[in-house]
Amino acid sequence: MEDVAELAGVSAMTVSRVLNAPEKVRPETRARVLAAVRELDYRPNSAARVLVTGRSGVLGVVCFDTTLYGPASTLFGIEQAARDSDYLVSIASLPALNRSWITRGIDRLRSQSVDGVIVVAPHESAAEGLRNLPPGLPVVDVGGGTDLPVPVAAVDQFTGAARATRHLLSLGHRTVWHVSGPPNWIDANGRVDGWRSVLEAEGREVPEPLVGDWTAHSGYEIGKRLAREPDVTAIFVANDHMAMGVLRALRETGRRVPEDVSVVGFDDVPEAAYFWPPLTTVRQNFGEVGRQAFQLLLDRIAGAEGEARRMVEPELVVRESTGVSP
Amino acid sequence: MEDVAELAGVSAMTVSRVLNAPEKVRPETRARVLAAVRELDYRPNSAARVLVTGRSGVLGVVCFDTTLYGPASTLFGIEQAARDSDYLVSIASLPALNRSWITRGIDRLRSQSVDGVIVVAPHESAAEGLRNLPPGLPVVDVGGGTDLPVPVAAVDQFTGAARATRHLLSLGHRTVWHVSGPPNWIDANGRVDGWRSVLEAEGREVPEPLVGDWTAHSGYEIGKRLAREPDVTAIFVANDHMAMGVLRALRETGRRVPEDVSVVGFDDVPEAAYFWPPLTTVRQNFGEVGRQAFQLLLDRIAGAEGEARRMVEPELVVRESTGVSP
DNA sequence: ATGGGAGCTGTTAGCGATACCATCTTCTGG
DNA sequence: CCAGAAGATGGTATCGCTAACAGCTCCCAT
Repeated sequence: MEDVAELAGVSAMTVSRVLNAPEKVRPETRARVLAAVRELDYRPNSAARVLVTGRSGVLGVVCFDTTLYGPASTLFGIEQAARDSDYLVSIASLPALNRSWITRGIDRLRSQSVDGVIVVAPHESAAEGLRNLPPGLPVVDVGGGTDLPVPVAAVDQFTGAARATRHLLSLGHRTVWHVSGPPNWIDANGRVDGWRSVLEAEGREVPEPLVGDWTAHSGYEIGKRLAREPDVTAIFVANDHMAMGVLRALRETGRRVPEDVSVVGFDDVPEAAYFWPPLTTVRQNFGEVGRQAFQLLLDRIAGAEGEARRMVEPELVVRESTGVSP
Repeated sequence: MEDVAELAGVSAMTVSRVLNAPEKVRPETRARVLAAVRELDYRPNSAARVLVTGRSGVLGVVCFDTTLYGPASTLFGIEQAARDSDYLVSIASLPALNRSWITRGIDRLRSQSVDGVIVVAPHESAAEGLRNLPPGLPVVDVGGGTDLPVPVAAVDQFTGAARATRHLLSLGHRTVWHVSGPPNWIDANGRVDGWRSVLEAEGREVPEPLVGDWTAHSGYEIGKRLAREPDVTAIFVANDHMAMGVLRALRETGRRVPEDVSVVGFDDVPEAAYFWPPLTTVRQNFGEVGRQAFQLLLDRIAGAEGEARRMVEPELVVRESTGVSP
């Protein structure tokens, strides 16, 4: 920086100003400095800047399994929003979803002086990890959970599940079975609640949900059990991959979809339209969730206080697994 | 840090040593210092440390679309390896895959003083972006490309494609059609080469590859065309999602898999075993690639020089799409 | 003319850590 | 018992940058 200053015939301070508050420098001086910057290919040292300003331009993301479609898409949305605002994203992935690892993940990021942290860990245990946060560190949660002491951005799982369930009932089914996600996952719980609430409101029987683990494999195993029950005619599955397993189990057992059984999934993964049959599902706009979370974090970094909840509306996408072929 | 030193009755220098070279401090002094550290919940300021040491404990990953299964899995592998070695990962995702954006991504990371960069951009244009690297910045590439001036970790696409093709020929097919990935993607090219080389070695006709874009949609469109050709009896598809589209197109056209047509995919996404029929495919160990890439980068950071190439062997997983049902 | 404000640039003092060298103990062996 | 090495600790300078204030120039209103 000293060299740049010398080459431009100004002081280091002026160089600093050109880079941080260009309007405070006379245009011709600014031009000289910028020329020198280019000439010497000078790049400011962010460590030094962080040291003195306390702000790093880096935000941290704590997440669990970034190979799952949902978290990966959310992360991607966050990253894009961050890029547009000249933020960089550091990620801390967790070997397991529980309070202690989440706390450690946040600590790891904090030790790198991130300006804020977004937690993408849609599990009840995440809530625990968000109770005793280091003061002064802005944190935003993605996915929800009740009574979190931090702002939240999430897809409205309850509404999505309710829409899926109502859609199935509207087709004339007596009731709707549910293949749920693993216990204590926020999303899984929300979908169970939305499904149950519609059935109860309509005075329908509420079958016991069958618990899967998000994988196609678990969907297949559960599907085989459901396929044996002749009165199962409508199934709401908590994600598309499990729905894929369910579809295959039904087919193997000779139950036709949608003629004998209607199936709805959740997520709308890009392949859902090419399942056999194409899957009716609930689309989640993960990119939007990521963007909202980033915006909430920016607000927090800027000093905003208080509760904040950004709910993104999911959308029912009707395909052949709940209707007749076109 | 001053406070910790005072509380422990030592100098700041000793506190620093306790944290960085504990063996150089007498055990009792060390214990006093550590007690003080805990008492005050002291955390070293990484910015200050970076400023003086020049090393940050952060590595950068430049990547394109982290919602694709391959890149997401690789990123995950890198992150896990990094966590085990107390590195943090910063990501710079690119809005488009070309030379200029890759250069910009690397710059963005470099300005944050990362210790090294892993580029996950399996596209020919990535090679361009790796030609004129800033000197002194360790860079490792994932996915390959020819004659890169940096170390590379990758799955051996050629071998994987060759195995898939040989498997299909071994079933008695006259030749094998290929649905490829988009032009200029390294992986896509490698698979085309492996496929073509086996056909040529065996003296078989080499049909023109049909070019897709990795999506199930493109697989479906191409599959419809292939399904109309009666002499198409074996198809090697460059990834599982496109294979899913192909399967559906074949079924819609009344061609049975595997009785009329055999299909092999590539990737072994977790759902592949639940396609209809279950998909024979080539499994890539993305986690291992991530780990190898990280190791290469560590070596480079430690000063290792010269060429380095770590090829990970893919594995053919035979399922019903190329065999009779069990 | 001239006081004073606006606008631009420079000077100085850290930010929080470690490198390097100096100093002070504590051993070890003859 | 002492020289000298080895081990433990401290003092000081410095990494590259910006906050805060000081100083200078120029112009305008009185």
